[in-house]
Amino acid sequence: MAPLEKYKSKRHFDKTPEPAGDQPDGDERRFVVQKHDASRLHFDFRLQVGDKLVSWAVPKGISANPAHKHLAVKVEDHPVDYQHFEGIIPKGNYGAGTVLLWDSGTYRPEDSVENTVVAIDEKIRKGSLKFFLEGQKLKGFYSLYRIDDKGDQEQWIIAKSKDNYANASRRFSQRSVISGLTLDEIARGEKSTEKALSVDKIAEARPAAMPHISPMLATLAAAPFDDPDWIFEIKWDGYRIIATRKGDERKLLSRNGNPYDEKFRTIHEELQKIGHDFVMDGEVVVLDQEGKSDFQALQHLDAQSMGRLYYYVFDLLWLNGYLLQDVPLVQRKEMLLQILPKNLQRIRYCDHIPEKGKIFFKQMQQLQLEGMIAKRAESKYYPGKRSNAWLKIKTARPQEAVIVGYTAPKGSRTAFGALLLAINEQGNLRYAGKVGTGFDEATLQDIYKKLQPLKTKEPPVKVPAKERQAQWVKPRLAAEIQFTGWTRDGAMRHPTFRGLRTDKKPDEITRETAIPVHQALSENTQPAERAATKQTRRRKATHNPKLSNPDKVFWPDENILKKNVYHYYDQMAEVLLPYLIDRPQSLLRSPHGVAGESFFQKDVKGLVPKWIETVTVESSSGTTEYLLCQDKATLLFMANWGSVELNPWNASVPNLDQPDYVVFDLDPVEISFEEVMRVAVGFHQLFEELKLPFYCKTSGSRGLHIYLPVKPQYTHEQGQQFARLLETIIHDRFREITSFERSPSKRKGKIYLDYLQNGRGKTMASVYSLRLKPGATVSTPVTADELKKGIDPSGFNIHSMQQRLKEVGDLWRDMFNTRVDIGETLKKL
DNA sequence: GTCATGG
DNA sequence: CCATGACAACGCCCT
DNA sequence: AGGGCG
Repeated sequence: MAPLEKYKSKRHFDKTPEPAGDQPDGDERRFVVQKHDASRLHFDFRLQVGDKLVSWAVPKGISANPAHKHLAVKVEDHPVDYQHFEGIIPKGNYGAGTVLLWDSGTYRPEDSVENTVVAIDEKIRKGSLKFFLEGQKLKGFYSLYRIDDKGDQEQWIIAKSKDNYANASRRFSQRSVISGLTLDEIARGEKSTEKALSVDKIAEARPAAMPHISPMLATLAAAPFDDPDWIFEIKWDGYRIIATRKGDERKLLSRNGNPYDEKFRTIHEELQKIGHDFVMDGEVVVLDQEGKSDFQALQHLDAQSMGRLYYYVFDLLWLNGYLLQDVPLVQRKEMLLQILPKNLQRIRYCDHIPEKGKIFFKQMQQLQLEGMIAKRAESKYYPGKRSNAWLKIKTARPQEAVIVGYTAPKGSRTAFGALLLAINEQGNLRYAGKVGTGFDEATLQDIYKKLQPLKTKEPPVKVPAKERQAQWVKPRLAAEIQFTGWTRDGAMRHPTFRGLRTDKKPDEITRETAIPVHQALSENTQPAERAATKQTRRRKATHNPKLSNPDKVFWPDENILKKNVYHYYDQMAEVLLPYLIDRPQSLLRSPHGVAGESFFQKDVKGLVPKWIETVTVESSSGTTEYLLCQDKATLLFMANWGSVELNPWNASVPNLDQPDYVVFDLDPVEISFEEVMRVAVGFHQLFEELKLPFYCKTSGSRGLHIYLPVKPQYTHEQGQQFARLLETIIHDRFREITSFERSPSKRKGKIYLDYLQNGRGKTMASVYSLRLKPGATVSTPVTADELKKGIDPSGFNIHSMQQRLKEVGDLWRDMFNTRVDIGETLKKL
């Protein structure tokens, strides 16, 4: 078949705007992804091989996540000039629908030796190739391999390879890379304009006047780390600048809100090229020949250094009337990248790499850059706050210090010998040593001049005796000092002067101490929230377990869905958690609801996210890692796992060998619930005699459970014997309707008193647990009075529990305040 | 329900 | 991509 | 040892 014959045969070029493919496009290795809203929405992935675009239809599109293996159906080759096509294929034509140019760029095969048309064709014929994409969205190695060449349609898989560009959480913009439009906008016939970015479609964006924003700050962290939830940027050493534009008005503001429009006029001018209203955040730097930021040159800007002045922007906080503070960071950066025109000279996008902080940090060290900034990929922007969502990790450790004096110069040195330094500690200035190196002549003079008006007689800080001769100055000027560590008396070791910090107030100069990285990684409260919850030491659960298959039917007869279970536990968490916390959970999972099969799962080793607490327990068959349900998020995680019924141990950590309640399980077989209540009232009577508290709940079915909270001082064996003893008394009083017979067939018409439910690792359905029974019943606390009056246990269910709680509250709330001493009770018998 | 695997 | 299958407890009593 | 039971 002649080249492109199949392509041409399917099309009428007088009726479709698609190119006819008569103009070969040179020898480049281009690739393109077109999003095509045809009869089925899909993506077309095309690689240029010679004078054709070898093409695959990829229903799910192309991911940055190596775990995603997406089907790619090989389709006919397209002409090279098709790579520029974006528009509408009219109805009635082949592939009718809207085409959006989703990504484009160049690629190179894995091994450059094989980088010939013939070699690539050969690999495609053989059904396997790997290549590196350099697109506007897609980056890194991808592999494409055939899995099935039977039938007329070849089935291939396209998958991201594991490399530094792999990213499980990366979400790509769905806008065109040439027009900035969405599929809908193209379909409506909109033309590419600068207004194309429809910020109003983003859920977290909200309309707002242009805000005044002070920069969000980063916390110093001790060491680099790898984490898929984080991204990493170069830490630039310059001035933190907020840039704004509204109509014709453009501003550059320092962190203290001072204007820098004049000083950085080249940048200020260039803001005009960005055709939007915006507030963006970034760092102004002067780059030296090696591309490193040169702080001193930034301070003494001259014509020469002006040419090396750049503004690295890394955040977008407001755009065209919408506040973006709450939009996830990576999305803000994506938008930032979109609004920056390609022809900027002075303003540059500060790119990041995902996940691989350690490698990135090594590169920072090799390049002798100051360090890196780690940011939580999904974090919000907190203006003016120092947050653990942003961390700075430094290769060396610069420290700012306040100048409090200087010593006289010696020999040929002019101006001064050394600067005396101080740092704020707990609100007071404290002497921090002196620095005598790192100045060039101009800086020496400049600082000297600036210090003259600040001269004072009294030293602003207490200093060692040997520095008494120094000239003191008022603590107004801040300097950046590089040093290697702290001496025992709080001075900097091997200090070098790196520049004045006119952008910082002396009050802000404090000793920076790195927080341990694990603290930041486990930190899940935001600054604002943290202030509110400072008192309560219990960890706040901000993890939000996803609910998968929300509409799966769990109770077909009642049409109760999985999401109803999830919602029930969401609502019940507060009252339920005290009965679950610290207790190993035997998970009874029922992913297919009441009709499907359930299975127990105790060991969750490696199966649950790391924020879920577990406890490792020795058992006969080795060691088992039990889940602990310590917070609402874990409860919801369990719900999503199909743990409809909750089965906590009768003991809690750390006393897993000592039960903290004894259970009396009244399990009826073919006997009326009235009789069960009668026996339970019998227990109530007995407990009154023994001065024991009475906590009873429905089982969720036809049984009742009586719990006796005990001091965790006795073994499971002793707990079980104790239960048996009391049940024997009941058995004597209700001989004709109770039984110790284990086999159900032999206890028909009786209530089984199951003391064996007391034991190590034994569980019962928790109070307030849903049960997989008709009507989605709930194991519900009841009072002795209710038992005497008579109740219908089926009335306690997923629908009625909120109302029940409103009416009677949590009847068991005092349970753990009334722990009984088994030994003392035995003496009464 | 999740994970791994194969077509 | 989709389909399919594997996998997911344990202690104790009784015979 | 294996099945039943919760």
